[in-house]
Amino acid sequence: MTESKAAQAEGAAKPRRRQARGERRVQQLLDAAASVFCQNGYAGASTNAIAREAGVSPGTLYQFFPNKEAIAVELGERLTHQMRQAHGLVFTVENAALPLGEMLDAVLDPMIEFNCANPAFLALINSTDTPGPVVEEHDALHLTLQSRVEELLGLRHPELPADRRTRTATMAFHLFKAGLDVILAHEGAEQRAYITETKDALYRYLAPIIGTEGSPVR
Amino acid sequence: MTESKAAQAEGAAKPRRRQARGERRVQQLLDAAASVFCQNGYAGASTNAIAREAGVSPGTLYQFFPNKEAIAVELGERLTHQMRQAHGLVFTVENAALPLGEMLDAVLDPMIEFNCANPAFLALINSTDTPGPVVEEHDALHLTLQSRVEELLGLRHPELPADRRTRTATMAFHLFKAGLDVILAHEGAEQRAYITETKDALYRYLAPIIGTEGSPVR
DNA sequence: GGCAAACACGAGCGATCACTCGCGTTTCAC
DNA sequence: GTGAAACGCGAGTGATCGCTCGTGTTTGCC
Repeated sequence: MTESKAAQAEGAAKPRRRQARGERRVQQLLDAAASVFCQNGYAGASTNAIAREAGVSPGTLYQFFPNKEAIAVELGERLTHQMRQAHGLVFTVENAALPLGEMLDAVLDPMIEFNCANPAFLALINSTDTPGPVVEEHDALHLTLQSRVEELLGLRHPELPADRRTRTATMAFHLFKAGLDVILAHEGAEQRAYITETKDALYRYLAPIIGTEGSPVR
Repeated sequence: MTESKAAQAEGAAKPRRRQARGERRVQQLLDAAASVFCQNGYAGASTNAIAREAGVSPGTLYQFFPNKEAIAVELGERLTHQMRQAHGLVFTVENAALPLGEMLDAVLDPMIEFNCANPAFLALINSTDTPGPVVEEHDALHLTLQSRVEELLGLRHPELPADRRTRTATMAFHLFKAGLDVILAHEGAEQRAYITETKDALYRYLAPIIGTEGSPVR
């Protein structure tokens, strides 16, 4: 779905026609990889284990991926792509105008939901041995997210010096990631409690800097 | 220094007499291991690379450690031991009675300093492939630290329900760890700025819960 | 000085793992 | 229907890595 056109755009390098069965296999393999990466990290995940988890032979796996790294890269790309779509819907001018508490709900809830549904995302980027390209892919996402947060801070508090704004955004981002880790480590009622706890922490961190009121302008 | 007595206490299992040269080698090897673990994580660190970094042959390494895991375990033990000593000096009744801002300085500064001086500590426990015993060792430290924080919360706000207290301590702990990661990722003036930023975040998170005033009692 | 034990070396062994290759099966365009 | 290409298999290959072993050197004790 993502690269049926993209592959043809790259053109010459990929003279590979893929059948519906193949697309299904790729998805199976990526799902299996996500599961194994979650359990053992990137280095700890053997390609044979991924193939076994997907219910295919090692040879079949290499029918669709040139090497182990490509699996992580493709998985990373799909996850970051989904993440970008999600955050595009979230950093809107309407949300920027909301009161702080509601803004945090509007921005954070989709992020939390995504990471709960795709724990492989955090597992991959928290792992130290993830391949370079995946890290760079995520760094790029991180940068756009951070600049979105900075824009948002700028809208709500234009007088804030640029360096303070960058620091605040960085800090808020990492505070949220810490909250996410705690949230993912719990379930049920506990998990819900830590979700509100995370929002509280961010609210209290941001309130003195950008205020709690939503702006009616724009 | 740590186990010259402890080894004799365990007794029968260790009929090994160590010379001064040997102790020096062990320290060299642990330093080298810390450095390599920082760069590549546990799984990515080959024993040959550790030996090379220490300037000795692979065989020499195995003169002092039965296997790769033992290196990480010994390193982890030494680091957690130092950490325990540091935090014993930090969670005192006097500090508990301080105003919130000063209390955070008193408790956090030594922790930050330790982790800046020993980045291998965070690297090891953030790595997904760290051996079980090291993780358990750290979990134990984590638990005692967390209960110290809970005691401290209890002293300052006795009416706080137990589950709220646990959640607050957990959250504060992870917020601090997030701050630590950001702090370690910077240096110089930037690093100092993120130190105060981390303290601010914790101050604002804790102030509504336990108040900002120090208690004159006790 | 002499001897036993600790220290040091580095080539190499066995296991693991990413990846291949030859061959058989399914799918699809014509 | 038929041929070409995609799909599928799993034993095997080469490289890496944890670890050993035979041998030689240094240290400390009598």
